[in-house]
Amino acid sequence: MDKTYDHKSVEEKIYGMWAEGNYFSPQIDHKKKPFTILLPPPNASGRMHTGNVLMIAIEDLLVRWHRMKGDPSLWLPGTDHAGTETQITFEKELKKQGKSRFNFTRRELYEQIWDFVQNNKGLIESQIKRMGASVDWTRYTFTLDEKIIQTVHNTFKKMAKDQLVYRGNYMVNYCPKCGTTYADVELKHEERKDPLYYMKYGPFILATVRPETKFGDTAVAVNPKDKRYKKWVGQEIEVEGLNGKVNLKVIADNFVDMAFGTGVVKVTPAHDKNDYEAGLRHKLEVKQVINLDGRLNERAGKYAGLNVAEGRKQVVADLKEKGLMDHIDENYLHTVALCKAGHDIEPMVIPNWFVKVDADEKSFKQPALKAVKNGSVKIYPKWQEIKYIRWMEEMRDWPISRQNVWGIQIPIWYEVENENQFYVWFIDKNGKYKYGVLGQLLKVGSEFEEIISGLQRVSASENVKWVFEEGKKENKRYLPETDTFDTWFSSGQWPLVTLGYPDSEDFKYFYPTSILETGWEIIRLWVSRMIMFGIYLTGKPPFEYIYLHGIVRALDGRKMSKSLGNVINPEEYIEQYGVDALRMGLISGTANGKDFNFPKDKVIAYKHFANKIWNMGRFMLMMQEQYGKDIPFYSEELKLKTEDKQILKELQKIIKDVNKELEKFRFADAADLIYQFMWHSLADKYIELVKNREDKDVALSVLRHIYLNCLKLLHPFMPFITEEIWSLMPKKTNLPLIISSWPEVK
RNA sequence: GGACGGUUAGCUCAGUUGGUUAGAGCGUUACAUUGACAUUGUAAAGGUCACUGGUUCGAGUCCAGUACCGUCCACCA
Repeated sequence: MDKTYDHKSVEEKIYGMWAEGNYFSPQIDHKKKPFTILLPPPNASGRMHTGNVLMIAIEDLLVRWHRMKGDPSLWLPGTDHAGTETQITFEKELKKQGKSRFNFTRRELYEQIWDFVQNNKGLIESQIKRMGASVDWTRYTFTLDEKIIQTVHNTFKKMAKDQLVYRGNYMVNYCPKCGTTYADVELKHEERKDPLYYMKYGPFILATVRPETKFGDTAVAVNPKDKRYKKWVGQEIEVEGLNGKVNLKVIADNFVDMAFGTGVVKVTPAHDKNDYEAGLRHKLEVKQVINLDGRLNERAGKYAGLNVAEGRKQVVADLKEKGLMDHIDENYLHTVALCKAGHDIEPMVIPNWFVKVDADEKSFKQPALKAVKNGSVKIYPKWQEIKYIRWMEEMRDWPISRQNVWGIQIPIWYEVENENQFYVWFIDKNGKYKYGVLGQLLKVGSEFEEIISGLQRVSASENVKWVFEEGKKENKRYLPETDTFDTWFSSGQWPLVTLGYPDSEDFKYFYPTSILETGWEIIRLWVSRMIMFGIYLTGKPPFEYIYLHGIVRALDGRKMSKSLGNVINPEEYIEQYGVDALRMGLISGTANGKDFNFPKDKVIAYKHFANKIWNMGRFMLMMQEQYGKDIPFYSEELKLKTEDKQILKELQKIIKDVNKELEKFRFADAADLIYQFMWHSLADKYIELVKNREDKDVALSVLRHIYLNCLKLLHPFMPFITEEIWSLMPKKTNLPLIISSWPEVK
């Protein structure tokens, strides 16, 4: 053995040995209860970050522990296509080449992104291996695998039959730049200073940050308790505007805050969430003034064609000129919603597919809420439970269509009866980008077949008839739905699709899984949806326990982010300290599922620890050589001294305590127990005694026995070094440590 | 605005149903060291457990309030 432990040479060799031995694939044994855990699929186009290392460390610890205990243990890996995010990344690449998504048909674009992702996927896979993850590669799943697409389509069809999905006009978060809808939970909010305009509005003055939407106003609202405006309620007022006079109704509604501005609000149901809901309550007309491309339309009169920012500037200038602007508060601080790529969100009323989460007769969400409340799904740490419960209680219908190419296409066809109900974007036979109302395009010479083959996107009106593939009739024409599912619609079915729902052997044996281990930040996006889908499709929640680890923050205590420049690259730490030390350091940092700062000190400490146990092994081999004879394997027949009995007893206690802590998800405590015992009891005290013992055979035998047991205990935490030392030590068995038996309590 | 965490040694953090001298790692100081390991050993210094009040025989731990830090959610035009 070398004088110091060299992690670099060991790590690669050992992982190869495990893989070759096929030790990661469980044997299905119907007499035994399996232990199953699914790797939360990393984004296929991304890289592994420090949080992923923690996730892998904890999951590998769990699965290695159970594997050694003899449970058929499955840890199933995979990657997620991450629809919108990946497409945004890819479009940035295109931009560098001077291209955009409008240069390609949807098929071409999909194929290009596919290749782009394939390259990245390899990187992710090699990173997972490097971290020592004992995942079963034979069951590896990618969310765009053919069988997954099938399952997701089937789920959608079943939901359609059960009337749990519907297509409808609804106010959605739309990003004109990305050209797609986002769900509420996907948005970011940013505080910003914007001018607040106080404009003259008939007999009122009202405040708004969005004067450009005034062409879509269909009412003016005040609070019903507001005495100042009581006499106007229910009346119609005449407003002098930029495009002539308009008549608007004055409504009274509680959503109006009397204290804000002047207590009068213009109501624009087409472009504001509150206004939209008020519009529903008061049956107001929805007048869209901003189109899908983010530009003002003909309702804005001479401002048509301007984008929102230009429109606002122009409208403000004209209002001032006409004397319609009372004053402007330049320092108004408010928060705005941004999309994933950081663009401003434009609330829009457009047709979308939705999951009905709480129908009267058959609720999608209620059983999932109940499952946690009644404890059939248990969340650790317990205080995180409230986040889930509150979210489930408040959850509204879930928009699942995304106007992206990269994803699983919604398996719907629209019957083309009235050609004017369709808006299409396509590349024509000469490679030219065209778009417009279908009826118009056909009139000016485009062929229907040509449009289909060069299709980029279809937008059908709300009331167009739709069918599934099998419902198509020969004598009719159809256009496909070009929207894809929200990524979480497919990853929400991860426990089902990975295990081969509905009828594979794997599914029958391994479902429901044992533990879902993930970061708490995706409780709402992912965890809640998995529980809903799991119960909906199988009647059973997909897992019994949820363990939520904290977020690894940067050394300065803030969230890691590129813009702050405080991102910790795990590769550097692996390089310098070894995977084992990094994993162990992170695990001991995450005591209670709370967020924690990257524990650099602990990583260093565990590197020292790795060297310590390495040298303990080295010491034993040296002693053995000097002793000259084979050291007998430990047995109860040995003539033990008090100190031997004592350390043996201590080992028993450690095994017991480690089990106890692991069962309670107290990983850091379990790690510390082993650390303290090996270093301070075994190395500092017992080994020193061994040095002076006359009966070396007994002492060394006891020492080796305890040491080997410690290696077992430590293996789930620090798999590489323990496996390496194990291979060098004389022992009764030839089995690698990974499949050796977990120490027993006698 | 609402909620959830946090505030314990110089630094980063444990402290799981309240119970004897409050722990770890890193750092610091002194000493040691040729049967493994300087990525070492032995020993030591260092804490009115944020603050105020309360419950209790007993509070870092429970309750109420205050201050500050972090995170999430909701958003008012």
